[in-house]
Amino acid sequence: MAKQESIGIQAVDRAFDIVEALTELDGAGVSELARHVDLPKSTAHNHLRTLEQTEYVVHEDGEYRAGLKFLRISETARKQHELYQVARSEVDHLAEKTGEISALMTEEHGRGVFVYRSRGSEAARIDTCVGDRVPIHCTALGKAILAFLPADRRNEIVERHGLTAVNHNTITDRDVLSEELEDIRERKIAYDDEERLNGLRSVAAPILDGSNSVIGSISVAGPTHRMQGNRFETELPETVLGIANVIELNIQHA
Amino acid sequence: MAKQESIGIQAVDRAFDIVEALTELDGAGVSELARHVDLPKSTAHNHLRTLEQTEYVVHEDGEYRAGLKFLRISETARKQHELYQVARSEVDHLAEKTGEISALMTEEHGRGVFVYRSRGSEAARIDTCVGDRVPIHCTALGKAILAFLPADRRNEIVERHGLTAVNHNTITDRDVLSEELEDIRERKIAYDDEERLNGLRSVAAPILDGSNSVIGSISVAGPTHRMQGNRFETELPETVLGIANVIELNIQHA
DNA sequence: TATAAATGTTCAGTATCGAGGGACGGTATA
DNA sequence: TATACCGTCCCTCGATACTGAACATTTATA
Repeated sequence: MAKQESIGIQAVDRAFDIVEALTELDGAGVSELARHVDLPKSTAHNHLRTLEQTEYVVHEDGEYRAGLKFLRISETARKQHELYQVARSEVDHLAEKTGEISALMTEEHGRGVFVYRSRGSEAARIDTCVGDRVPIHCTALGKAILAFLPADRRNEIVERHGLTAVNHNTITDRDVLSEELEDIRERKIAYDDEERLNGLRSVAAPILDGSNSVIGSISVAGPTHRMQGNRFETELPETVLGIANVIELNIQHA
Repeated sequence: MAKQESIGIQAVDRAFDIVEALTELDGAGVSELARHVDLPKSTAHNHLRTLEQTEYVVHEDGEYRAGLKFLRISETARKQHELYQVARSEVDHLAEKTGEISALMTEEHGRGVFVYRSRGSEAARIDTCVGDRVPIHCTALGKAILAFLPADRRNEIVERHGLTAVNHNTITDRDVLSEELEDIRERKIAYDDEERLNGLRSVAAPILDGSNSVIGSISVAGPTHRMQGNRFETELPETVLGIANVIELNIQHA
C-alpha cells in the first residue's frame, strides 16, 4: 500500500491506527474495520486479537471496541503533568466565579491539547472537550502559549503546521499573528474572537513555571453576546490574570 | 528472554509495555526505560521513536513521557460507553445529595473499572480514581455487577481471576461469595464493609439495561464512622436504589 | 427451506522488518 | 584528563508479521 513515507515500527503504527479507527467507528467488526484501515481481514484480526489480549480492546457482542484501559494511561499521564497538578482546582474556581466555561491547555507536538475543563452555572453548551487537539493558532489558549514559547520553537511549530483557517476569523497571516503575539506578551492576555468556533469568544492567560517557560494556559469562554464591552475587555482579563498568578504561586511552593 | 507465553504481535505488546513503563516511571530516558522493560537500548529507542511519531509519546527535556493523545482515545471510548452516557450526571447528583463519594463501575476482562467518580462536600480523601482496575469481588460496585451477570460468565470470571485477598475483610471463599451474591440479587443492593480499603464502607446498586443485562453499577462510599446504623442499612441503600432506577429509566428513553 | 452473501476465524509459506549488537559523538562525573 | 553513561544511528540476520486462500458460521435473500 502507498508507503506513508513514515519510518517506524509498522506493526505499532497499525495497532494505533486500528484503535483510532475503532473509536471513529464507535466499535466495529473485523471486516468493517479491515475495510476502514485498508488491510486484509486476517491482519486486522491478528491485531485485534493482540489488542484484546493486552486488554486495550474489548470484544463484546461480536464487536470490537476501544477499551477503558486507556483511561488508566491517560489519567496517570495527566496527573503527572505539572500543569494539571497546579491548575486544576483553579479552573474550577474560575468557572464557578464567572459562570462560564473554563479550560486548561498545554502544547504537544505543536498542537494545543485540552487538559481539563470546568463548566460554570451559565456555561455554554460547547463541543470542545478534554483530550481534543486543535491547531494552536486559532484559540486564545493556544496563542497564549505560542506567544511565550522560545522564538525558535514557535517558528518550528508554525513551519510544521502552517496557519490553516478553521473559521472565517482564523488568523492565517504570519505577520498578523506575530503582531498579535507581541501584544499578548505585553498584556499577558490573549483573546479569541470567534476564530475557531462561531459565536464563541474567550480570554486566556499563559502559565509560566519557575524558570519562566510556558507550561500551558487557562481561559474563560462564553457566547459572544455575553462576552462584550467592559466584561470582555477588562473584567474577565483581570480575573483570568489573577487566577493565573495564583497558579504560578502554586508552582513556586510545590 | 523469558517467553511470556503470550502469543500475539510482539512489537505491539512491547509498545504497550513501554507506554505503561513510562507512566510507572513518570517519564524516563532511553536507558532507564530499556533496563525497566529488559530490552536492548536500541530496541527501546526504536519503539520510542515510533511512538513519538504517532504522538502517543512526548519527547521533552531529554525524557520520554506518555503523551496526552491517550486522552483522546479514552475520552471518546468513555463517551461511547452507554453506562457513562446515561449515568454520569446521576453520579454527580448522588454525590451532591449524600455529600460522599459516588462512583460508576463497569466490567472489562473480568475486572472492575472505575468509569466516573464525583465527590460530595464531605467526601473522604480517597486514592481510588477513574481508570483504576480492581478485582471485581472486593467492592460493592463489583459485586453488584457480578451478581447480575449470567451464571456462566460469572463462573468464568471467578475461575480466571480467583478470589485473591486485597484486605483482611475480602471475601475469598466461593460459597460465601455465592451466598452474598444471592442476597444482592434479592435486594438489588451490595455492600462493601472494608473489603478493599480499610475504613471505607460503601453501598452499590447494579444498573440493568433494556434487556435486563448489567451494564455497570453505581455507589456511594464513605468513612466507616459515618457509614453506620440506619444511614448505612436503610437510608443510603434507598437513595442509591432510587438513583439507579432513574438511570434505568434514562436507558429506556434513549 | 434452500441458497447465497457476508462475516469471523484459522493456517502455513515467505518476504519483510523488527530485534539486537556494536559504534560514534556528546555530556556529565570523578 | 579520563571515565562512565547516555542517546542516537547503522547494519546484518533470523524471527515474525503480513498475506491470501480456505474453512466455519452467521445473516440475508429467494
